[in-house]
Amino acid sequence: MKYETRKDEIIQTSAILFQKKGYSAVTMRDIAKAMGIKAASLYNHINSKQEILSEIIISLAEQFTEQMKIIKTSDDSSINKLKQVVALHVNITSNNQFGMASLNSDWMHLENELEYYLKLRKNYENDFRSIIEKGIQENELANANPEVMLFSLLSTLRSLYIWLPKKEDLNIEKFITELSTVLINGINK
Amino acid sequence: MKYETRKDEIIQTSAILFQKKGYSAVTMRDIAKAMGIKAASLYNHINSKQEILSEIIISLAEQFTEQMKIIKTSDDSSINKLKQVVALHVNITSNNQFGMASLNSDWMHLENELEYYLKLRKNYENDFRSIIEKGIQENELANANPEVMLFSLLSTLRSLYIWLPKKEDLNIEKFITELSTVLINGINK
DNA sequence: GTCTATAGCGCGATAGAC
DNA sequence: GTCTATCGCGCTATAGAC
Repeated sequence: MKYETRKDEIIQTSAILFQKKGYSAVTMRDIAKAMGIKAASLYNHINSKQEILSEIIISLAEQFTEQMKIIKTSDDSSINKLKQVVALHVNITSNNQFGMASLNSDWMHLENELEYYLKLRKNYENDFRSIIEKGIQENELANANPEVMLFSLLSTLRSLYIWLPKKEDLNIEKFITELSTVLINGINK
Repeated sequence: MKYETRKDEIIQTSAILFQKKGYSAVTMRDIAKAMGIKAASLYNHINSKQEILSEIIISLAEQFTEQMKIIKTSDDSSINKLKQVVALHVNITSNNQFGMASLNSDWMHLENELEYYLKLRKNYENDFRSIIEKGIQENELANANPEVMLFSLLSTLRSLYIWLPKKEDLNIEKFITELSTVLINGINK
């Protein structure tokens, strides 16, 4: 079956709608209509609209945190770690294209979980930065501004949710290789 | 003086608020409060909330269109054209950091001007793609997937509005050089 | 578990005094 | 050009029948 529980169906349906118009512009009536029920019925499965957003964002943020922990504690080269980070983003995004829109665009509408989300994000960025800085120190990466590198890589990886859905016939493994090549070696001949 | 007209003040104040919470979550009362007046008074200068969004987004989109036209019709090398595109994004974003948030995140809330905006964006992307494809054909750029290149470059350039404000003491010219280097040559040693 | 009905509130926008 | 007052509507969420 498509959904494990009715709550799960609400969350996934909401993610699709949030991706199109953003959390604030989507109403409980919109969500209910997309499921073929009335808005009041949603409250039998969830406590608030806010809870839906929170479930979407926090579960994704925790997936990134978990996987980054594995990558950073491995003893791979910096380049290989970065390739694993690229694969991490492509894989999570291809499995949660709608939720990733909320993670990237609607996190500021979190209420109770906002601080927790910001902590996870900050830790993730710090781990990412450490990989880059170690790569520069050990002469594996170019001696450029690490903040500019971090910004450039992260911007591209965070935008995957906009772009991946447009390429439906995409070979994921091939794409990870191509993207890693462009991000690491640039576009120059 | 800071603002040319009261309408201009409304638009710039709104852009700051839209950047924080998004168009849908900002109310006319929020905008008025930020200006120290009542919501009803706003309507002496603008016709609707929608008009404010439209003014913010369309004027920026037209700036990109205009400048891209100059870049694409020049007879520079592809690499130099790409460097000019990087400079274009950095310059417009550093002068309009708040408005760029609306351009990137709230364009879907445009009503009358949505089609026009989408046309400008599509043309811009096509021009960008043409520069990349010509660079590959003429052996100036790596023989990689041009769509992946376009996506990677555009994602980074479109995210500048999130990142530039955090680096207030930034030397713009130096940053354009650093960013161009990372985007074109990658991060590899 | 879904429904109808509705409470309580805030929204964009307008009317008209000053 | 700004104000107070308010209209008409849509919002999240709840109560209670079935």
